[in-house]
Amino acid sequence: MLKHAILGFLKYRPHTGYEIKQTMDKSTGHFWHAKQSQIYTTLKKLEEDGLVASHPEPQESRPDRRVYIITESGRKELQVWLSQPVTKIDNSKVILLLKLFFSGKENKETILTQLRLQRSLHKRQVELYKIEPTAFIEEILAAQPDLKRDALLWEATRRFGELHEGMYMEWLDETISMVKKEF
Amino acid sequence: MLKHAILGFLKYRPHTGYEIKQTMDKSTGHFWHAKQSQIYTTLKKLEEDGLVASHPEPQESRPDRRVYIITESGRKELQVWLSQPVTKIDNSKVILLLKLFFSGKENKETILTQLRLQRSLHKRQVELYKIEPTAFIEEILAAQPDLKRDALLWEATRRFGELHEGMYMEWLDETISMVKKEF
DNA sequence: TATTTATATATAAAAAATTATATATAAATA
DNA sequence: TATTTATATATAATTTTTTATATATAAATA
Repeated sequence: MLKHAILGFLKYRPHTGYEIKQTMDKSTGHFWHAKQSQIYTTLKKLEEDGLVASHPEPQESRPDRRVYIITESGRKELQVWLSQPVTKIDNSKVILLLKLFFSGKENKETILTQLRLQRSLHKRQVELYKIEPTAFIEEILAAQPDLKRDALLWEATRRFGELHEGMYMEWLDETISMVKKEF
Repeated sequence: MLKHAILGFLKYRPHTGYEIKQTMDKSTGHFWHAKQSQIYTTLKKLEEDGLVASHPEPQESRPDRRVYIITESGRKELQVWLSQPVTKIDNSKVILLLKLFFSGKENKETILTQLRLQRSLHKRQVELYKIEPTAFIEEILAAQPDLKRDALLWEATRRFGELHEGMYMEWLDETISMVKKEF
C-alpha cells in the first residue's frame, strides 16, 4: 500500500525520499505514515518495477540527492488502485485499549495516570488539526489552482482527523469519570 | 505487542492457539487483531522465553490440541507491561482516506461509490457493537463474578468502538454530501 | 451420495515495518 | 569554542505481519 501512497505524491511533483517523508508527515500523517527507511526501500522497488524513474542531482554543500518522478506505467498503476473499491473495514490497533482491556487487576491510580497521559497527548493533537494541514493545502493551491477538487478531498481527510480526535477526547473523559466512580 | 495480548488472555484461563484466535476476534477484534499463523508462532516464542508453558491434550475425533498456560514469569512480564505508560498516540492506517486523498482527478461517481460502499460496511458494524461484545462479557461474568472491574474496562473498550463507528458514519455522511454538492 | 463448510491444528515463504546504524555539513546553542 | 540539533542522505539487521499451504475429521448441504 505504501507503494501507492508514494505514487500518489509523485503524481503531483518530483520528490526525493526525504521530501516524501516530510510531505507525508504533514499531510497524510494521521491516517498513513511510513518510516524513512521504508520509503527508501520502497522507492527502489518501484524503480525496479518501472513505476518510477530517478536521477541524482548534485548539490553544493549537501550530499547528492536522488530525485524520483512517476512514469506512465506508474500513473496507470495508481489509477487502477484508486478505482478499486475498499471492500473491508480496516482493523486498526490501539495500544491504550489493549492495556486497558487487561488492567482489571491494576490499581485505580495506575489506570487513571494512563488515561490522563493519553488525554494530554490528544489535547495537543486536537490543536494541531486546526492549523497545520490547512497551511499545507493553501500553499499548494496558490501554485496550482487546478487542484481545487484535490483540496476539497484533503480537507475531508483533515476533517476526519478532527472528528476522530473529538471522539477520542469524549471517550477519555467518559472513561476517566467511570474509573473515578466505579473503582 | 501481540506477546502481551496473548499473555493477557492466558491470565484468565488456559487457551490453545485456536481458542486465542476466537477469543481475540470476539473481544479485542476492533482494536487488536492477529492472524492465526502469527498467534502460533508467537506462542512458540513465548514458550522459548519461559513466559508460557504447554502440554498436548489428546482428543478422540480431532488432532491433538496444545494447551498453553501462563507461567509466573509470564505474569510478571504482563504486569510490567501493563504499568508502563503509553507515551504516544498510535498512528493508525485508513486505506479509504489514503485513496480519497489522491482521488482529485477521479470522477464523481467513482468517489461516491467508494464512500457508499464503506458506509454500508460501517452500518453493519454499528449494529454488531450493540450485541456481540456484551454477550461475551456476561458469559464470563456469570462464571467469575470477581471480574467485575475487568468487565467495566471491557465495556469501556466496546464503548470506544461504538463511538468510533458513530464518528465514522457522521464523517461519511458529511463527506458524501460534500462530494455531491462540490464535484 | 458427493461436495462444501466448519472445526482444529499448524508450518513455510514472502512482504511490510521497525530499529539501529552510517555519512556529511550547516546552523544554533551552551 | 565545543556540543548539540537540524538537514539530507541512505543501508543493514531484525521483527512483525500477511499470504499461502498442509493435514485430518465431522457436520451440513446440494
